[in-house]
Amino acid sequence: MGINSRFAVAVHILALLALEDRPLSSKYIAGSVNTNPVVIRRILSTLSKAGLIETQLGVDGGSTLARPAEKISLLEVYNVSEQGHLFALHSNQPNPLCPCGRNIQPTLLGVFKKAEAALESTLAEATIAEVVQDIVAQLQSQS
Amino acid sequence: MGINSRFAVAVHILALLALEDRPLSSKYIAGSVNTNPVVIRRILSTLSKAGLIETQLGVDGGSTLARPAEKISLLEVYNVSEQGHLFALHSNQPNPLCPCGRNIQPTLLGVFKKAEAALESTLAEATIAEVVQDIVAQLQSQS
DNA sequence: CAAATATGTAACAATAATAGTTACATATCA
DNA sequence: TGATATGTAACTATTATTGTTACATATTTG
Repeated sequence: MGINSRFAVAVHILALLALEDRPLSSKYIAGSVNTNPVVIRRILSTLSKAGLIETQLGVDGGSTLARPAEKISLLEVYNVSEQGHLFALHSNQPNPLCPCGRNIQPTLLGVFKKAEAALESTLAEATIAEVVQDIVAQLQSQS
Repeated sequence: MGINSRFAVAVHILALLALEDRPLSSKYIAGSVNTNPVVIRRILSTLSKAGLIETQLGVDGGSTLARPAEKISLLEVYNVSEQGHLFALHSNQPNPLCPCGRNIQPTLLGVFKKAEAALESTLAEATIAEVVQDIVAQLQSQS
């Protein structure tokens, strides 16, 4: 499985920044995510380089959204979080002397590309603001 | 990324069985895929349990498609090859005392489910027969 | 200026998944 | 009976992920 939890944590971080609407430190965020602050800082660093957040050093510093949550799509967050591709080709080059081995990879790449595009188009339609709305709706049903 | 090549190899195997249209041994298939026969046998075993191929022991034995290639969708192959989910939630449970931490996971699951469904619907539309057609078309442009 | 607080990143360990390999029990066919 | 196949256990090497400690550097406040 092409699984890692960085995408989930990145969405969590951005939703938390949107909800609290003030600079949050990596230590504070780590308390919500339940992990080590360095894990958070690694993700914050990539979010910052991608222009999704801004960070402020020093006392009472921390990170804030660089843009309104309505303007941050989950596809952007996904692209920052997942490097490489969802699907893998063969780990060794197939046999070039075999008609199938020689031609299977371009065919597979076409299939992979189409499937990934479909996945990404659904992520492009969702935003951090919608994630926050969903969380707020759950909170209201809990009170 | 948590990527594995089993899906690529499974499609390769099934396309090869369709192309050659005779029982192929794991050793022969391994020659085309360029890997160890045991790696192939592990995948053949799951394809067999899923009813996609039939295997014959003994001299001149090997595997054949259990159904015409037109009736084997790539989604079936994908479901056999990839267990678990494409996306992962947090590796530790988020803080239940935080409003965001308490509610982010159901929200994320909704996003993941939608994205995976989109990906899977593209795989449902493609078949092993189409993969074979694509390979044959490439072969013709090579002669 | 000095103390407190943050980030950013290097370095390392623990864990898990993947892929490759050897070995062998079992089944089938000629 | 011998040749050939599968199916699977067991082990290794490699890699990715996550968590952790440590520390240089930047910023704000008193």
